[in-house]
Amino acid sequence: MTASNESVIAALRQLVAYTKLEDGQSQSFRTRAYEKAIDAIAATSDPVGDLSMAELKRMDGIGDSTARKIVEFSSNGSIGKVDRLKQRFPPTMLDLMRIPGLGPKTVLLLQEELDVIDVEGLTEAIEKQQLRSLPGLGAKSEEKIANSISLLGIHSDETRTPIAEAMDVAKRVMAELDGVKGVLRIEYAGSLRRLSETIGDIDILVTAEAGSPIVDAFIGLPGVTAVLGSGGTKASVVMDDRIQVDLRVVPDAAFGAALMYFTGSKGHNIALRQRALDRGLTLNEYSLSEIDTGTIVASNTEADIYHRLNLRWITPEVREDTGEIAASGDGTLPDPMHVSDLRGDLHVHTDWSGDGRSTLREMLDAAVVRQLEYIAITDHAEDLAMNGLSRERMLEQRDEIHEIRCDYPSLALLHGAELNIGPDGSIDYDPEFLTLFDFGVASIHSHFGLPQNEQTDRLITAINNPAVTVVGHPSGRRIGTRPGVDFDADAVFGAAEETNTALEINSHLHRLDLAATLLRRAIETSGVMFAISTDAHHTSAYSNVQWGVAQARKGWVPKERVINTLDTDSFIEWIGKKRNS
DNA sequence: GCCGTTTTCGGCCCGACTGTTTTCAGTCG
Repeated sequence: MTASNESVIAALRQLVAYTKLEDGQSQSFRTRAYEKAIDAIAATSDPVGDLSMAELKRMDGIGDSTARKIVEFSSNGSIGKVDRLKQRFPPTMLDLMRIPGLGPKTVLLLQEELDVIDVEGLTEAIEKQQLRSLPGLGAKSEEKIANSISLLGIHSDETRTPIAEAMDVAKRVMAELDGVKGVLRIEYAGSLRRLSETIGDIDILVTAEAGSPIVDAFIGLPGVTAVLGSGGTKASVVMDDRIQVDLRVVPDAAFGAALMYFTGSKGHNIALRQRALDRGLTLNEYSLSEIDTGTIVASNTEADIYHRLNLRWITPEVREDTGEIAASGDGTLPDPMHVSDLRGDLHVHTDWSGDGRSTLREMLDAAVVRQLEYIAITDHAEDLAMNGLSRERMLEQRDEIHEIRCDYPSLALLHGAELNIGPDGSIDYDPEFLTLFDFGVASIHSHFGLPQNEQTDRLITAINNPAVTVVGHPSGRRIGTRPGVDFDADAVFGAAEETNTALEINSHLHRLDLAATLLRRAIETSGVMFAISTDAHHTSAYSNVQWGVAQARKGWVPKERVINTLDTDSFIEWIGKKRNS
């Protein structure tokens, strides 16, 4: 049993926390090196627990020492250095470090001076007013730390918020700030703008002539349950007792620089700032400027700043410091896809499905508004309990689609189905009935817990079925609530490529399936094609396509690898390659 | 601890806010 990437990352996070205590500082070069290694592992789909020392060291940011620790963890289930540090620093001291405002220096001070090593001890010490006797701390610190203890739950690693929920909060905050006098521009930034799957804090950027009025309005917004800090240009609050929202206000002329700074990632920013220094420039959240003279050379737009650093604008989704800067510099970063590149939608439900909410005509009318050239209606097939369509109902729907077709001359209308992949890879209906469909998307809706070899066989069996043109939301994950099925990605990519079967990039923020790491792996190691689909159950869900396209960008997917960027004739030809083979 | 068109040592991004300081240390992003 080898260690999963998640468990390796968790172990390295522990290593970081203990090393901060050992070093007595929050940002030693060692801890930064470990954190860089964590980022590298998070960005790869390689199972690092299976890699050799040499293979690990080939990864950017992993050197001899960290590679050895990963191998050690993979074989022993623990890292010796962590075990040793645990003797010196009880694990409860890590809980103290999670309290907002408490860093390694203060936590060490608490241990040395007051023998405080856990949250209970700290609470007692505060009640006895012992903290104010320590150097650098006073009555106000005591009060602040007491308040912070109540926020502990919001800052633990387990409470990252799924992107769909965080996006809702961000949109709400932005809508409310939009009405505040003096606000010029508002944008969300941070990991939300990078389309991370889960979000720690929501970052909101506002431009305005004066910061204070905006900050005041922000900390008074409905739903704000705690104010963590506020100054003239920035503030942090907790919304709905649940998620931290950070606001930053800058002058409008600094919008581009601020958006870059606030979008991150940290690693991307550090790399860019280094690149600036190499060119005699310095980059901060206000501008890119000359070191010698202070003259501003770019600040207004992100593109201006990238250009002055001899880079093409880099789409936010790929700013993870995983090679995007070098790729932008040498022109190998794919051109970012746009919603307008898509000509068709290949996964659309209607109210014929039990869970569909809009009628066929409503979905088609809205598709025309989207200026789509082709669409596949793919209601649930019969094996899906409650929501699936029987053969009789499918034939009725086929008739309706046939009748309605002439009302939509601009739209090539395909009658498809969302087929269910059974535990053995079989799908609904029978081969003869399946030939009645113009199109088939097959998805996993059950049996999520099978072992990897069975999931892999199951997917490949479905991929080999001539009725299956696209595999829908291939992993079946629901971000934050259900992990995807465990499958051998390379084997599935290979089978799909060989049979001209596309893999879906599902646009729902709850799904974003396939994951970006797998997309990037697929692009680099196979020729498999993708379909960006909305899986819309209502006309309003068509707008989710923006997230599917953003997910493709995050996975470095060029539009040449997406079948629904093809024009209608080329698309029909492409799907015919499998159906007619 | 990592890394290398100033390579095997000597560097390593930048600024806001807070509380405790009379000029700065700690924390955070």
